[in-house]
Amino acid sequence: MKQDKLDKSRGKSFVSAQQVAERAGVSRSAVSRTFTDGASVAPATRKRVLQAAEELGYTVNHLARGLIREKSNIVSLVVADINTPYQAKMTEALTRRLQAANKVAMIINSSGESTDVEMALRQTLHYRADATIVLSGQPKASLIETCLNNGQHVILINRDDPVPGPVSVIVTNRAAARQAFDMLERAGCRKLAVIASTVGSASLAAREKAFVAAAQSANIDVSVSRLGPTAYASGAEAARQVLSGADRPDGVFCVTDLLACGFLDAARNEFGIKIPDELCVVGFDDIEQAGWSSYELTTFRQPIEQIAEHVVDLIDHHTPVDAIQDPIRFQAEPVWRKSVRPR
Amino acid sequence: MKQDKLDKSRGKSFVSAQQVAERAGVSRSAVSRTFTDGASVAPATRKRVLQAAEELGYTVNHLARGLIREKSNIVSLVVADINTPYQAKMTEALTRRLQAANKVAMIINSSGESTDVEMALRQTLHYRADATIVLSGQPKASLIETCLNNGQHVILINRDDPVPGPVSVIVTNRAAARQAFDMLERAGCRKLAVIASTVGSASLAAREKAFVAAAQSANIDVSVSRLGPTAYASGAEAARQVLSGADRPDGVFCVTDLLACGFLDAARNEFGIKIPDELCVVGFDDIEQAGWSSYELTTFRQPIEQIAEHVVDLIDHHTPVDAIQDPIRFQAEPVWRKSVRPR
DNA sequence: AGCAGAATTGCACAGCTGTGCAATATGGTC
DNA sequence: GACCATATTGCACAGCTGTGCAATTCTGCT
Repeated sequence: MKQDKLDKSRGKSFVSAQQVAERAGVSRSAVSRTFTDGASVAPATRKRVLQAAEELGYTVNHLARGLIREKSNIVSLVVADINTPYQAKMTEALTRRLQAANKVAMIINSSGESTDVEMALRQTLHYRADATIVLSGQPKASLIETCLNNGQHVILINRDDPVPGPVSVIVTNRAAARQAFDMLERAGCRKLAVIASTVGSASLAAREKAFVAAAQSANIDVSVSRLGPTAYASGAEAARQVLSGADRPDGVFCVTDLLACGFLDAARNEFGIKIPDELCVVGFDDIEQAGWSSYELTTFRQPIEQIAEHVVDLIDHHTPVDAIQDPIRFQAEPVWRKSVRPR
Repeated sequence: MKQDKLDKSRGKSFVSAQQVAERAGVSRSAVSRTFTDGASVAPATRKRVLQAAEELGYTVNHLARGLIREKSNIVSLVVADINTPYQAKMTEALTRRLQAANKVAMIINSSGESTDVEMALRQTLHYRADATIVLSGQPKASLIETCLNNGQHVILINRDDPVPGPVSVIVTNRAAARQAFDMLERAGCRKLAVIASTVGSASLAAREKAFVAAAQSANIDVSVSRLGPTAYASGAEAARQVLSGADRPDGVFCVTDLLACGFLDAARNEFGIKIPDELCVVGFDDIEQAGWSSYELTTFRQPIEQIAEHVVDLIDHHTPVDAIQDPIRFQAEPVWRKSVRPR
């Protein structure tokens, strides 16, 4: 019996609806309808079809289905640096929820050469993805336009650069940066620094600007460091530059937890500085490591699950693209740990 | 001009080869051939087609192409816990390389309910993926069999359970675990512990077993702790249990860097233990955090890039499934940092 | 010019499905 | 049993592409 089954199907190509129909003694339409929600099939026929399908190992060919329905159920995810804690978390949430909504995520790694990325993003179009979610990276505006022109849903996450055209944008609130300043100011810090990055996406730049603006309007001294990408090493390097000078800051805002971890480590292990007694540090994102007991970083949590839920909702209901004008905003809430002195 | 272009295409459905053919004044076949490698088209025709395609924003429909060629160029990636540093790194490497090989990765999150996973894995079949790469999780053997029966390439990474049938398996060498024992033994440790996890995949179990075996055959005392999943918190919890007893171990092997980080933090911050003076710790994976200056963890590096390269190669050349019998093995090399005393 | 050989082109079919439409079967009611 | 409404089924077409085959055009040579 099993041997029989193997001989027939092992290594062979896929089974088509035609074959199932023949085995079940019905028309191919009946098979198609059995696997189509809301189609009209007699219970008896349905049962026979399912039985035959089971025996043959039939699976609806979504390539063909997508072709005729003009809806592939594929959603492509453009993401750079998946191995970064924040991006990984977001990717996990999105894929999980897409999957629950009966969609499937196609992942486009935008870390490599820009021409590679361009080619990869084109895959989005090739496979007629229903939507494209851009997590990061700087894909050419022209490509995004192409996606839009082909009637694709494009959703940008955490890129609040003012893109013209009907693009749904979702940004994390920059009020958080002002709140970060408040934290440090109330903790008694009087000389501040903000650690940003050179490849900064617009949303990182926004955090930086908002923090600086808040400090200046309160007449508190603030310096800005931008070296390297948004990574642990950059944070450590920044600490070396900022802390080796004569007048050290006593409060630091890192636009990313990853930078903050690097900064903290260098500050403590290379300069012997006590946190938070001599220096307060605030991060952003609330990645897992921020909660590790070597860091206990006070930071801001992005509501990743909410964002993911909303995005998938957006795709599912496929609200007409032109309707959405304003970016949808989510609040980042503070997470108090031990890298900032309590009042 | 631009306005014109927008009016024609914005929000409309995709352009077909037929339309391009009409605009270029050639047959549809010519269009198809223009976008097919190695097909015969006159340079002049080709140029006209490309021009027309550009103007209309034409893109080959890979759903249709996959349908007729019986090769979708889709590779599905089954992965649990993408937000885990090791998995994220592997995912990054694989997607990058697949992309470079002109394939596209479809990601299947196997964290959720097992029925969800089953449904998701079925997507692999729906979309006629050329291959399925299983990074982790315990997908039912029956599903893997289904993939195989439909002529799919299945590649298991780091699951050295002896799966019957023609499955290409890639495992990281368990000799590393013995080497870990050697490190600790030479550092003078005489009472060992190994920290594993309850959900242990077969490859984690292998590390644990090999370490214990090595210790026992050297007549050195060794205890085993398994609590919770392979995560930071489990490592910390294990430290609390192991270190609160009367006779503490002086050498610990954590089957995962994540466990090791948790263990280290708890040992130092909750028990005030000096590393490596009073206690030596060895990890596995060489995740990024292992190199952070708060940890400086001595560990074993999995050759992720090599593995990814090999896997993609395997898929690209599509060696006949039945040919491969033995799992391909890669060496994990030790990375010396500061959590183990030098000899 | 004439001719052979090569290069190019168009036709038509195949690959697998969803669905409108007409035909048929089913069920209920008088 | 006749009739009507409804549920089910099969036919045939559409959706977009790749490719074998035959027909056509082009190239080079005598």
